[in-house]
Amino acid sequence: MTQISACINKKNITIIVFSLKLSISSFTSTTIPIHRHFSLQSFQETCPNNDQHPKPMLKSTSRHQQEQTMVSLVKSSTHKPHLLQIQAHLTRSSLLQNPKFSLLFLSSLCSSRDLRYARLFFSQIKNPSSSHYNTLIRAYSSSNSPKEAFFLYREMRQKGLKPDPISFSFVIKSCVKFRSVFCGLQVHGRIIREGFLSDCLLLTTLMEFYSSFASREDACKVFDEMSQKDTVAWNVLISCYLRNGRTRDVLMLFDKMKNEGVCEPDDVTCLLVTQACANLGALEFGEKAHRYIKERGYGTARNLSNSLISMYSRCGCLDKAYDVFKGIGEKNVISWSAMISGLAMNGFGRDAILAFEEMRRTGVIPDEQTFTGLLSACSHCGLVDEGMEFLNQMSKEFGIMPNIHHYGCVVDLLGRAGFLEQAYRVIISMKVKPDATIWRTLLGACRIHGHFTLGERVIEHLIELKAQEAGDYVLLLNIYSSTGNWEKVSELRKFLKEKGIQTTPGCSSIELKGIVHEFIVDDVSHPQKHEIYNKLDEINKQLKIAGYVAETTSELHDLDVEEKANALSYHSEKLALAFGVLVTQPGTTLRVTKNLRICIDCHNFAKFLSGVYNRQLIIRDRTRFHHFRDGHCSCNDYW
DNA sequence: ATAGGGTTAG
Repeated sequence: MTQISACINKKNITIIVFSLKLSISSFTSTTIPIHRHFSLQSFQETCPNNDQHPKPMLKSTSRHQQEQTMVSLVKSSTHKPHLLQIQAHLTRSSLLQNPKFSLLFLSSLCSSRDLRYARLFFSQIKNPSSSHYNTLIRAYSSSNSPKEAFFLYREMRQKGLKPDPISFSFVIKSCVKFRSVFCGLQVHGRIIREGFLSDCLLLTTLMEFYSSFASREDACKVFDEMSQKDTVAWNVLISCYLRNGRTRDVLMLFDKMKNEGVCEPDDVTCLLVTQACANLGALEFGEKAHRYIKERGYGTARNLSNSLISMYSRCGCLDKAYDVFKGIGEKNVISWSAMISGLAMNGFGRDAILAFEEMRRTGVIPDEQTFTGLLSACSHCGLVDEGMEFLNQMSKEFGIMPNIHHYGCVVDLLGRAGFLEQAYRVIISMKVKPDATIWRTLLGACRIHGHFTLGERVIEHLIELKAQEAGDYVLLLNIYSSTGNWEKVSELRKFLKEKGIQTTPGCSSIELKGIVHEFIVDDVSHPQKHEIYNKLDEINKQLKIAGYVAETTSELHDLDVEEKANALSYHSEKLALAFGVLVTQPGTTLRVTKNLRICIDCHNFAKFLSGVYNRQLIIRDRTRFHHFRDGHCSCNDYW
């Protein structure tokens, strides 16, 4: 073994000698001595160039043996110069005219990763068979020029050659890769005409095709028409629902799989389900999935554990996330990054930094996403100096160039801390093109600090990107109203009304005993509305005694609400919290999920509520968690 | 002696 590897760096010819020895030795019994000085030359001498005349028995056996040697030689070669030499030899012995041999050689060329040469060789084959086409199609489908696979497919069909189901599946995969629905649809039509609709694997590929183009309905249709569904088909269906935002249905499908018992959920299913729970913040269901994972014996699978860390973190359940993390035998960069991000999004920035240092001590190398977690930890806790230091460190020490997410965290960090112009300069001077999200982050910071001239500039950038959304105008509206710019407020309102721009209503939900209760601004739809509003009045009185002052200049989530003070007292998160206080035992932790950012006033309200009513409150909004306890927030009041 | 398919962690 060492002998062979020692020769790899020498001339190619040496490598051939060794490969030959290797392949011959695997074909001959150990009692037959192997030539000591066997080389390409001596090999060529023993290979007859002319096989027009019938050979005596003995000769043909040796020829057969030589061909066998060539087969194993070609099979074991992926090194291009090496293959070129073999090709020269094969051409001389006219072995390449044999379709089987040319196919074998073509596949070796394909695995040598030089597809251009493989293609050149292919074009020299006189009558390429469908097998030849299939081999090349397969190679192109996983290359960085997947479109070639489709061209080859078309070419072979024009020649009247028929692709088999496996080749169809490669062609579909290529269409996914070069993002052409049109080509994929054509191929699907062909698959129907060829009658390959009972092939479960091929249909699964088709589902994946539709799923990747967000045509959930088409993917479902393919699934429904499958005569035999296996677990992978279910998984593709589930991943399709997950990708297209139908997260609730993922949970339903998981239950369905379990109940039907035909296709038991496997580790991949569990992975998808934990992701769905993370997206929904569905802690109870997540715990159920976790139990199932343990039951099925997947408890030690690291990818599942990593996903569970993220799930528990995103449900605001950091202790459980940490339990899973502790249980991982060998933590990799993904485990660490998941834990760091989990700490970050729950407001434990200092701990996230400590975790990072611990990770470094154990010798795990951080990557891009580790730094995303780390920088978001800094931005959520207002650690400006630390954050800027990490931004420096990542490229200098680890050679990781900051991407848009890293810059996004830095803009958030600087912006929240009030360094608005500096944040603006970061966006302008960064090497990547600013996207709508990063502008929106800055807009959020302008809202916090009531900086309307910069806010207007940011809106211009968003308009330039054709990415301006109703929510952006609402932010600007709030900037105007918080700075008392009432003229601009009515001007903007008029503009929005004229353009018919609809805003997303703020919506908060609270899960109690497995039932999700949803509230919107000034909600009157809940059956217990009277009790809820009474409770809210009572809470307001109590909090006022403790020193809470409603911030009347703040947040208008709904454009149609004209009376600010009124709307403020009935923001959806307040309703959800009041409902929680109303129906749970004192001391119970309340978990509220909000679709937009929590406003300053509600944040303040929650802080007082946690102290006065002695409740732990966990509010998850669009960007992060806010843990309230004893009148404080985990993010150190930092906005 | 002939290539070879589908889902999947932060």
